[in-house]
Amino acid sequence: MPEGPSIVLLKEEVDQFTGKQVIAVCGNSKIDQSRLLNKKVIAFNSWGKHFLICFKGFALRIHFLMFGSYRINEKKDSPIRLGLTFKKGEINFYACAIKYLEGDVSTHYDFSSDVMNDEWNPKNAKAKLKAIPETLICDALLEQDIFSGVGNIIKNEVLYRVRVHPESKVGKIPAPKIKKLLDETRIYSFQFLDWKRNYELKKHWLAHTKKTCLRCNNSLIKKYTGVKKRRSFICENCQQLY
DNA sequence: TATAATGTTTGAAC
DNA sequence: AGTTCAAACATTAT
Repeated sequence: MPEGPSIVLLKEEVDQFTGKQVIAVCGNSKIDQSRLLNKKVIAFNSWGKHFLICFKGFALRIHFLMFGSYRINEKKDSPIRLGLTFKKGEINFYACAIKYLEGDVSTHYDFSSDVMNDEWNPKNAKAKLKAIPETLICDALLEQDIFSGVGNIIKNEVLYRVRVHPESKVGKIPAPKIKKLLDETRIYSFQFLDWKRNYELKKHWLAHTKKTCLRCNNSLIKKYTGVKKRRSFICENCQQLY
């Protein structure tokens, strides 16, 4: 479920509840559920993969991790982690991590690192990359403080598109290539959003889960790369190792 | 049916 | 004190 664009879609789906009052709360979440009762949702927000429900003076942070899910105005056949009922409709969350954030969400997040946010600032990301020259780019792209919202799919697709080997050291990648990579991260994330919206995301994968390179027809190598050991799909012919 | 997968936090071990 | 690592959590498609 995760990756930033999916959270943007969730925000769109729950927009119908903006300004509405929570009239019932349920679920197996250990948070203080009574705190939410009769509270009005001020706004839905997000930072990377964090989904934020803002109330007066605090917010609820929901992280879907690997397997989390949700249903709007319906239930699925598994235990509800947290369910919010409104006068007209409901939101149900499953298998996610939930916690309260006190005060305004802006005090908790730097939105300029969120690749889906209007405030996204590639210059900040560039500076953060400069500070970690020894880090492999496959790890750097998954760093949420640098590229909030980027997950393993976006990582693989971006690296394939800009022809950079996942195991390249950040400090060795030429500046123009870094620029391209920053640009493509933003571009692909929004393509991801469009494609996901139309249920055709997988159709557009060029590298992720693929077996052959569509550019040179070589076999793609599947390898668990970097400190994070997430799988990468690599064309050793087309992707430059720096 | 076993396995792997769009992820992160925690706490022990080094 | 830093890092490294396994474990934990949890669901679903292949």
